[in-house]
Amino acid sequence: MSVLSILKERGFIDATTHSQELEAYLENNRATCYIGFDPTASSLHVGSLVCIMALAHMQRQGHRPIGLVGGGTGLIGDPSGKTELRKVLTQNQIDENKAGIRGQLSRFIDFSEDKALMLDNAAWLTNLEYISFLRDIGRHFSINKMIKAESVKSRLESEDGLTFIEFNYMLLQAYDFMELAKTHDCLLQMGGSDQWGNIVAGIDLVRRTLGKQAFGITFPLITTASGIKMGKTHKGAVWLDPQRFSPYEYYQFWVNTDDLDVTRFLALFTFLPMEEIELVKNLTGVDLNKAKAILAYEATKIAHGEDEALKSFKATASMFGSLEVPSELLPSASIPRGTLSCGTDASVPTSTFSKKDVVDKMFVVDLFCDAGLCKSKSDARRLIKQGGAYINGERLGSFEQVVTAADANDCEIMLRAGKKKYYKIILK
RNA sequence: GGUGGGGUUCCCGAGUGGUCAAAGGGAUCAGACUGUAAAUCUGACGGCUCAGCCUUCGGAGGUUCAAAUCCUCCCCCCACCA
Repeated sequence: MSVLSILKERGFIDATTHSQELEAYLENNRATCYIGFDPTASSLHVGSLVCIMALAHMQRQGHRPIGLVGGGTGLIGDPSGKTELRKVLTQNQIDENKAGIRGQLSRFIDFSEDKALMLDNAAWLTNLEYISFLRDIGRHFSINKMIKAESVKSRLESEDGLTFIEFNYMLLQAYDFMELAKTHDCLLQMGGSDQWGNIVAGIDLVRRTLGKQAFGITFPLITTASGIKMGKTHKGAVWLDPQRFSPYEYYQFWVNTDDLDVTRFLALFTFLPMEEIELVKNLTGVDLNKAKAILAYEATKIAHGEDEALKSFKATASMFGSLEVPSELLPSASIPRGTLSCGTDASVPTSTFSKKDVVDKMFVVDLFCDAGLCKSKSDARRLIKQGGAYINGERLGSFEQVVTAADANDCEIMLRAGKKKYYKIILK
């Protein structure tokens, strides 16, 4: 089965250019393909996961992916879908972010022995000279065409307008593609559907300057069934960096997938075979939760490793009650089956406090704040007043109480805010 | 450069001297219902030593018993014209 069919079948493809030729090209070549990543943060988030998984599929089918970090373009900012000019990053920040991103990508992609590359477009963009750039590259671009690109058009029509620096983004991205085509024989660029205009511009430039046929694939913007862009939680973006977003939280994020998204997400965000995923479509109600557990387990395994996935699975069982995953459901998944002997809550966010500072001294309100479950005392008071605060499973009635010795049984206090947020306090 | 219109609490967006911590919507949070789902309903949604007090309406001053609302200067954005 060709990569293209695999990607198509799993829901990755929004559009491709030259579908016949592309199919043939991927069939007969060890292709090199690239996707650009913004170095605006030191971590990628699930918003980039579709791109990452696509690169991983490419590699699994014997092609060579390039992760291009936009150290150069990051200084400019892509106008697509953005309302604001990107803030300027220093080279230091970019270098740091680049290292972080590379580390994360290597969990999904094997960078050893030329199986994949990690490049930074700063290498060729920052030394460009304006006049020669205009003469050699700018000449190939028609303003008439550019202003018809959706990314530009929407901004021209918007209140905020579009600055010249952003208008140039397309040229730079096209230049990247040309550069990679020249130096790494990379003839396929992929990206989110908002990248269509930029990708097509690159393909044009490659043809005009190198006389080569290049290709493009775009991925759909992944929204949840309720229509929101996927990957937002109460904590903001869902990061792949375990420091910013723990594997347990990551697991929880996936467990909370909307019913209607489960099969789609299994196809996109796990490597489980499609024949097995198809069968999940028949599940409803509680049974579907088991498929969600598998989705969470597999996604966590891919991003953070099997150990973390297992820990999160067990912690979840101890918090929310254990869940028996039948052996015939998605058999390729490595999630534990049958009844689990005992759950441990080892992955629940935890911090340690000094016992003498807490017992008979600290107000419960402060404890909830210090644990990070509430962002201010007012917030904590509100939570308690509304009946959403629990200590060791018991709902708090008043926010004026102090933590007692009885709360601190075994030197552990389990805090809970609302239905899903747990936090463990260990007293020493 | 000229003229006109703007900058309001996370976002959109009302508000033109007191009744404004500021309408409405969205997002978010909690409760009920559930399946750690969705939808729905209810409530909350600046901070604090919380029936009170303090800090917010681009920034700095000023007028007034009283300002998001009036005046002055400054910063930023938009539209049209040049």
